[in-house]
Amino acid sequence: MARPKRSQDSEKSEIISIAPKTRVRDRIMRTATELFYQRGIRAVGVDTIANEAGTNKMSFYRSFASKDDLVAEYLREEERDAWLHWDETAAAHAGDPRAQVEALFDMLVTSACTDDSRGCALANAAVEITEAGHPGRPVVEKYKAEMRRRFHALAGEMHARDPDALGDALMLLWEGTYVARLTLGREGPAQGAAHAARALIAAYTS
Amino acid sequence: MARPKRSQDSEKSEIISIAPKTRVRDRIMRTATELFYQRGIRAVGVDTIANEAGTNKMSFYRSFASKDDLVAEYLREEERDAWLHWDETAAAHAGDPRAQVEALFDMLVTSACTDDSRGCALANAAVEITEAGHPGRPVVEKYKAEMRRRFHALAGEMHARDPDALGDALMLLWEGTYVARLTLGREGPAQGAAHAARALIAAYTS
DNA sequence: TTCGTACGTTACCGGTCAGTCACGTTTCGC
DNA sequence: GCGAAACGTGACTGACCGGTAACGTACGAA
Repeated sequence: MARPKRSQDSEKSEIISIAPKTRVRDRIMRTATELFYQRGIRAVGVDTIANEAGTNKMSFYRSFASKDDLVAEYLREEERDAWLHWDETAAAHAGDPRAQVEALFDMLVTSACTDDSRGCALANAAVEITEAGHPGRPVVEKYKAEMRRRFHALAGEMHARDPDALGDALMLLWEGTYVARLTLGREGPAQGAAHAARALIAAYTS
Repeated sequence: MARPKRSQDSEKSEIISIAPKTRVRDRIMRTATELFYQRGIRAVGVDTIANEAGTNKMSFYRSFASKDDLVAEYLREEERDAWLHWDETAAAHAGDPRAQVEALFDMLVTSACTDDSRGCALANAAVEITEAGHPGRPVVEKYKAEMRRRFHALAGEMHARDPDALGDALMLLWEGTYVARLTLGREGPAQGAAHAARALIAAYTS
């Protein structure tokens, strides 16, 4: 009753609003992904996410049971994206594990050294989420365990002297690249990750 | 007037209370150090810190201008401690840069693989602190820049083929070790950091 | 003894947090 | 055209956030 309510042409969508017809849940997911990554999980409230997505808190809670649930979903999506890029990169050098790893590290440097990169979303979540029963924790753990498995496998296919040692070393390099991007910026040590990876591979494959 | 106030024998100090005579500021610093590191900076409020330190919020604000100030002070202290351990370790192998780096990585693995380790306090802060003007940010940046400088210098003293490349690679390894400890635990890739560092050094010193 | 400093206590401020209720409106498949 | 699902809105809860005001007390140095 209060307001006349100017029917449909709701000029909402605070930011860019690519597609105003998308489902609320999708808009929230995209907004949350952006906000969680850039500002941090704890730093962003559900109210902010809802408003920035052009909706409100009540509609938020119709799509997600809780903020923790959204966080877990956000991490699962980041994981899917990560493996998608990984597999895509690896597929370009099928049968050549060494070239695969080199390409993966090239991709890592490229993605870690963009203007708006803030490191690995999953690793950052591991820093922020300290509560014992948080649904996002197992997502991070499984992701990183799978990454280690893949590096071990790749090192094995390369016939490295000590596959697990090389795999672990590459993983340390990988993780370090993201955090170095965070602390020392684009021009920092992160730039040399691919170079270091090649040196490491050479050192471990006689 | 309200309560009779049972004079001095205040049986406070919730936790262990090592020395009840220490200054409030010191108690707060120690409590904050523990809490910030274990639970995260954003996850811990000043009220919690004050109570856990056996005092209250008002006394907290008599020692610190703001929470952000305490955070910055916490980071400065962590930095001092880090360089203390670094210098101590390096001093044991003065004149032998290679042995120094190896000893530093041994120390890293030891400290990163304790039960209660939660990675690098400064790097974690870089993840949590996203506000532009936060007084803790420059502390982290300067610390990591100095660490990079030291690795470059060490690599130079080792007469590496490409000192900056080796220094950066070692730094990536260093940072990766801490985050790997966080995500994959004590038995994860972090264990092999010292081994990987040796391989990297060998690869870069002809 | 006096005086300043350090500290404890209670109550409060405005704001934000996650989460909910009740009700009205739009949109879409059938 | 109709019903149901999807969505918008405003008001609300209780807890917590960082930070402050006012007042009272313990204690050490002079």
